[in-house]
Amino acid sequence: MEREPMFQKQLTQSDVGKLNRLVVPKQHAINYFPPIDGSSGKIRTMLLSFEDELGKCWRFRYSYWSSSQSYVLTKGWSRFVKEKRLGAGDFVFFEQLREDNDRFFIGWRWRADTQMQDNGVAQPSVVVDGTSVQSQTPPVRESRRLRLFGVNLDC
Amino acid sequence: MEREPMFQKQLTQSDVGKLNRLVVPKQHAINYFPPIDGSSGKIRTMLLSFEDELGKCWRFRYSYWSSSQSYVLTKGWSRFVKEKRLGAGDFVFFEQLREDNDRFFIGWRWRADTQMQDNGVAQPSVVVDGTSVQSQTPPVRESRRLRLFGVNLDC
DNA sequence: CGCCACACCTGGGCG
DNA sequence: CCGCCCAGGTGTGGC
Repeated sequence: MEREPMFQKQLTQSDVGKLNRLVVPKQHAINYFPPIDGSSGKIRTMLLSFEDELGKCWRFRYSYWSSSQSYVLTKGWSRFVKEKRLGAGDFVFFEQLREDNDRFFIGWRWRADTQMQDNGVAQPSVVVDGTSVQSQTPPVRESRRLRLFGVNLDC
Repeated sequence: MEREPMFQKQLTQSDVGKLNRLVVPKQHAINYFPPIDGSSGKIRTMLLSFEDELGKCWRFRYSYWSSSQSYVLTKGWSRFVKEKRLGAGDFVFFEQLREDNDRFFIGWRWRADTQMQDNGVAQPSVVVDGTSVQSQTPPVRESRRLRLFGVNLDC
C-alpha cells in the first residue's frame, strides 16, 4: 500500500478561479494519467477518482482540449478548490499506489507564507489576484498541519 | 465575375481590440450572410470564407450570440485585424459575386486621417484606446493605396 | 435566473 | 525565430 508520487503543481489564479478547471502540465498528463488524446486514442474525456487526506473520494472529469492542446481536470475540480480553500500559489500533489496504478490520491498544501489567524483559520498573507480584492475572512474550516491519505473503498 | 457590395462598417475599438470579434450589424447580417439564428434555425455558427485584395483566403467563424442577440465574426478575425493593421475608425467592406452569392470578398481602408511615415508605413494620427498606449512604430508592411480583390481557388 | 460545466479560442512567453 | 505550452479568456447550455 505504498504511495508513489506522480507530480505536483503550484496552482495558478486560473486553476482556482472562475474557469473551474485545472490545467495538467502536458508531460505529467501523458506520463501519469490514463491515455486520452486526439491523435492516437479515440477517448478525449474520462472520469478519474482521487482519494484525499480524509479518505474522501473526489471524481474529476479529465479531458483533452484539442483547441489548446491542453489536458485539464474540469467537473468537480472547483468543489475541491472550495472545500480545501486553495488559492493561487498553493500546491496540489498527485500520487498513486505503487502496486496498483489505477488508484489515485490527491494531496495539497498551502503556500509557505500562509498565516494562521487567532481563530485557527488560515489567512493568506498576500492575496494574489489581478483585480482589487477585499481581504475577506474565509469560512471556518478544520486546519490540520498533517494531512494523511486515507482509504475509501467507494473511490 | 462582377462584385457586388454588401455592406461596410467603421470599426469600433472593440472590433479591433482584445475581444477578438467583429460585431456585424444585425440587418446586414440578416440581409447578406447565410442564415443563422437562435429562434428559427438550429445552426448558430458557421465558417465563412472571404478573399482579400491579395487573393488570400480568410476564414472567419460566424456566430449568433444569443446572450447579446448579436451577430459576430470571431475565430480568425483578430489575425485579419493584425495583418492589415486596422484600428478604431478604419473601415472594412464586404462584397460578393453578383452571380454567385456564396463567394465572399473582404476589403478595407484606413480612416481618412491616417498619415504615412517616411518609411512608407502608415501611422494613425491618433491612437484610440481605452488604456494608456505608447505610440509604437508598427512593423514594416507593404502599403498600397489600391487594394484589388484577387482570386483564390482554395477559398 | 444564476451558477457552473463544457468546449472552444488566443496571445504571451520561453526554449 | 518559430513552434509549443499554457494562462487566461469566451459564449452556450444545462440544471
